[in-house]
Amino acid sequence: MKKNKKILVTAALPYANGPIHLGHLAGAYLPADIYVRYQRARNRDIIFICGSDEHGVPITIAAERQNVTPQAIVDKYYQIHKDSFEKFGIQFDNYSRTSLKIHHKMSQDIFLKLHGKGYLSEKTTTQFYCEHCDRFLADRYVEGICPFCNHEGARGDQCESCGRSIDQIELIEPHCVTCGNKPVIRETSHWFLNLKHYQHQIRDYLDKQNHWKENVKNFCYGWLNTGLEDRAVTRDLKWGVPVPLPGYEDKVLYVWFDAPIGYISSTIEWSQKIGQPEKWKDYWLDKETRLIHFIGKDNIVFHAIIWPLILMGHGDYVLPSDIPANEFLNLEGNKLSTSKNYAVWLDEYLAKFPPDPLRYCIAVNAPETKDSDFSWKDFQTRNNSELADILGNFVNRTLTFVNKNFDSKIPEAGELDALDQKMLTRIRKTPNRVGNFLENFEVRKALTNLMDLARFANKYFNDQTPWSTIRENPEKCKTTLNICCRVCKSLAILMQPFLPFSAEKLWSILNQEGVVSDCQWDDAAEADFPPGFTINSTAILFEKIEDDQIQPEIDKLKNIIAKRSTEDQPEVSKNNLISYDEFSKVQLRVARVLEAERVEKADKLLKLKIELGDETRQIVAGIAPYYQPSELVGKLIVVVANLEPAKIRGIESNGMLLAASLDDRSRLALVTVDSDITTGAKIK
RNA sequence: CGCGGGGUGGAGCAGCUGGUAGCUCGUUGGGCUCAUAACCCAAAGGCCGGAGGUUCGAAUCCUCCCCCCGCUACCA
Repeated sequence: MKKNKKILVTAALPYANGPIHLGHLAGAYLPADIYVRYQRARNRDIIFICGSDEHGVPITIAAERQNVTPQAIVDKYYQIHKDSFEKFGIQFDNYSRTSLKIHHKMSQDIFLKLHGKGYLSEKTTTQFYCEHCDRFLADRYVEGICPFCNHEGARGDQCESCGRSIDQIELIEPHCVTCGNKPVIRETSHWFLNLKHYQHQIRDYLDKQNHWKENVKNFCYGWLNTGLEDRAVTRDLKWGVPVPLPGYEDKVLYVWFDAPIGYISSTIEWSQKIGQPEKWKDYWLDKETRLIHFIGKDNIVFHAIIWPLILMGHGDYVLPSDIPANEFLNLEGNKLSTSKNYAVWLDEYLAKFPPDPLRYCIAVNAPETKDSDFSWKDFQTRNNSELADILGNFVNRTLTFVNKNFDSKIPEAGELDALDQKMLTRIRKTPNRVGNFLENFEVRKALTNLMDLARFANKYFNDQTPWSTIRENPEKCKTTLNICCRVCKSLAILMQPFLPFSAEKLWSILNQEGVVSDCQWDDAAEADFPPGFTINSTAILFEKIEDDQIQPEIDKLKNIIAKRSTEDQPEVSKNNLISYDEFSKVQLRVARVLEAERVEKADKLLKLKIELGDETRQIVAGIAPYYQPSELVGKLIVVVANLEPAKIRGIESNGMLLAASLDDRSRLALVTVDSDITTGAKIK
């Protein structure tokens, strides 16, 4: 890349309704921070922009549940996020928020511009409207009886009981979540982004991004190939950026539309803060700027398809030049879940451990090409056997040696032997090697190369046996230690993007002026000291982490998993007794399978035609993973004959077959009868 | 079913523009003693999910299949 280009780095705006967890860090913030710190050390013109995303329905719901204003919710999390990032060493140039005026204005301007240029079109849809609350109900604001499973309290987007997604209009006995009244169906109009019409423009743009990661491009092409649908950019809601059009006073911009605009408004806020209010234009209006969005893979569609189209539609701004989206980080083999509290929260982590071991662990195991896993055991091992034993211990053995044997003065080098030369060459080559990987967003490889320098240095120390040469050949010993000290200084500079806190600590032990983060990357290649330079006394760079420190964390996560699986089956575990009357309501009968076939687009469902006495019925059963359709035909099974009919995937099901299964569903066996009895026979 | 990602020594991964399989951790044996019981050396351990095919030659390219994960979906 051209060295003089301006670089504008953004990290996905975190949603202000919950704390930051490991997945967020691994996906976006940490790789972005490492990249930016590195580029700063290279003296590039770079800014790092972020902020919190503070609009949208989930925030209004959280506010109502807690009986506070949405503003109070976002204020709280804005502060938590900001603090956590700071303590974790994520150095944004600006951390803004989308509830600011400046952002509202910017979003409205862009909306109007797109509106004026024909990128938006108005469409009318039907939605529930609560006359009591005087507002349209977003999907999650309306509850009712699930049309599929009759579960009460299903929400307008999805039924928690059967898991199916619901069109809110389909809910039986719908009621407004806030006031309980029955809503009416009303027409409402919204503006849609004409994605369908402009998809060729997007494809052309994507075709040019040859340097993007393959997973990002593939993902986008997948979307394009199935065809894009227009997306609503406005919503019937009060919390958000008001739609700047007459007749739309009670509507706001859909949160996904205004959120990425936050990158621009945050940059504007930054330039105002530094007293150069026009400075933001140097980045956003210069087509040569490299605009780099660090995001998680869940955000690819917005940043690689929709957002570029918004920018193209507007016309003035630079388009994203890189979107190094990461995959997901799992936790102890399971998916992270904010709603189920299955996560390691950054603020909680920071209350117990220092930032750098986590930065290291996540960076060295970053989900760059595929999902990766974080486990506390691995965290401990990486900290103890890598950070402490290899990096920390090398620094410690070197500096302790100098303190004890050379009165804390770095000795001067004499004649160099082959090994010394080799070590020096290594020092010279490592900065560029590490740097090149970082330029390509390959954080793992970069970090591995840094650690290799420390590994090599340990070998060098061993092979030169300074503890012997101090007596037998003091000159040689001095040379060895001089070079080892240079390794330490070099390490401090190279560590800085990854392990900023430890890097500064080492920097001050080495008695260097200022902070390492002001240091030039290339200085790591020489890293020499003036003659007679004195260092400070040493301190441990990385403390070991003991079993009893991580065990509570492991147990905590295990408990959440255990709890989750018992909660899934509350009725069964209650062990309640029922009366005979209750039992007799259930009509169990013998039936014979006449036909069986798979249900299209459903991996678990089979459609069965069964003979039940005189009648023939159709039922749908979720047993496809366990039985082939062909092996079922002719089998005698037991069905619940008086279960009310249900539509499953649009297919009528009149009854339910019985089957035994293990809790984890690893096995399932049909209930059948012992001898060939007439179908329709009752089971009592 | 559809889309996407993946299956490589005990664990976690690299290699995948083809040419006798590599890294880190762990294990075993040895060395050293300056150092956070750290460091260094050596060894054991993989027929690279399965079956075909292309090729002088494939973990690496093509085809089919199996399995895992995510999205989608899903009444035991």
